[in-house]
Amino acid sequence: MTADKKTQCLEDLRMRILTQEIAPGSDLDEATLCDRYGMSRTPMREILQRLGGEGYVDLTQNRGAKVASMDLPVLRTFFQTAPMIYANVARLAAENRKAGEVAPLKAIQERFRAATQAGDAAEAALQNHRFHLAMGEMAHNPYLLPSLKRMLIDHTRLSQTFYRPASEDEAARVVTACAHHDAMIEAIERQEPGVIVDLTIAHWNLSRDRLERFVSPDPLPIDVLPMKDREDAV
Amino acid sequence: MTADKKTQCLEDLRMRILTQEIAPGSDLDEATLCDRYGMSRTPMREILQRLGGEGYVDLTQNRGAKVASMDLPVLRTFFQTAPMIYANVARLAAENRKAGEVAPLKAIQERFRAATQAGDAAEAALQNHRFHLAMGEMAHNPYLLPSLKRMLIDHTRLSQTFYRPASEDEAARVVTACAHHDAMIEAIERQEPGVIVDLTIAHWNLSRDRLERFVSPDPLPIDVLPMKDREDAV
DNA sequence: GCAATACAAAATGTATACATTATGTATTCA
DNA sequence: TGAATACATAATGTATACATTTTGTATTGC
Repeated sequence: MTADKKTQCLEDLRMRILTQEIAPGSDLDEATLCDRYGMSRTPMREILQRLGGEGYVDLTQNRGAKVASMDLPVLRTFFQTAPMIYANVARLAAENRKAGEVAPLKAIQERFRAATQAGDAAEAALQNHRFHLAMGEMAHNPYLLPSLKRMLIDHTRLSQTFYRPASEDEAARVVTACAHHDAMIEAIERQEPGVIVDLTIAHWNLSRDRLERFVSPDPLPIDVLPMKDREDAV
Repeated sequence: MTADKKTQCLEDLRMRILTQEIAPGSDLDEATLCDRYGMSRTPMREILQRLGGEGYVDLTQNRGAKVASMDLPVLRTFFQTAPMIYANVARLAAENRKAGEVAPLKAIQERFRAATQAGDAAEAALQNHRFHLAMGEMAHNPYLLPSLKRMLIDHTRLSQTFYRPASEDEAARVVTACAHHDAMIEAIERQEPGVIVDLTIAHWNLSRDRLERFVSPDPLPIDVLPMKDREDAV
């Protein structure tokens, strides 16, 4: 069916961008894509428009679509912002999750585990993406979700390197990350916001160094957003 | 020119939704809009698609566009999330603002002040929207901006009531809000993140009660997201 | 030989005709 | 009379032709 074909195309393009099969900064030619996915320009343009809104691609007037780039100044703010968004989304997921939402999360986690064990970095990164996106949806907060989705795009693109461990220590980190996911599921199931916030911070710290090193060989001193402890405010 | 007409139409629709000239939940008929704005369906559909991505309208397969509704369960998360997003965006704006960005902010603030003094609630809400959006752009953080924009949609729609004061006390609050903006500009200009965070919290608290009362006559006990004071993490 | 301009080719943007899906109404059958 | 189905109508989705804008190339003038 036509609507399904469009959804599939959209999902496929997202996936190819997330795995860097289509590199950051690449030009996306309408005609080529139409040919590849067997549809006319009108629905394809809608898809590109939508990918633009989600932050997967950059659109410029009369100059087509480019896959969103990952330049250093922007990525610096990524490391600044990620823990705040992730921690708060996780907390809300534990608080607001519905009963039927835990099983699908477990299913994703199984696929994630399988991919890490098979050493399939792209698939692991994708399933990790789906895992955190599912958690984001369990938070039931439409205001935070857009930022989470935006972060996960770059996080997933960066994390390819994390799932391609180059040493014993790095391999162990992947195993720990997988265990974190299991513990997160349990914390969500039991609705323990405090637990999942701690887990999320640990999860973030586990991969942060590796990701940063990928961004710049000389690690920058990143001062992450400190949020003052205000009773009246946040 | 054609591109400009599209931009104007997009901006006009945003405005009409923000001022509730088009009510939450309203159906948007393509043909009617095409007629009104003098363009064909193709660019109009792109506009609706874009408004959908931004959270102004909800799109459903084969069933057109509806202006995003403002239901109570969702608005509860609005009050939960707003201070966190606002405070962090403000902090980043003070830290990352560029020199040339302060003047435009001042210009918006003048229009805001004029609208409040003229008692034009819709215009005041719109200029307040533009003010906080401009601050958001000064934060130079593409990850937080989507959530800020999403919040500002509902905030602006709710805030109409705030700028239509029904008592001396409420009128005084509007004056205070205006003074807050002035102080924020100064804090941004001087790059004082601590100051602007305090101001932002005060600014939020000033309008919160009034907005909440508009949402539900019986004010709910809102427990705002507390962010633990972690050295290692956030 | 270099720069600037004019032209051609390719790509993006728009309008419209056609296809498909949803919806409301009327008719038929129990 | 009520429910269900078939049909008509309206609205959304897609394909394509046409318009506009950009960009690369070649030619001309200095």
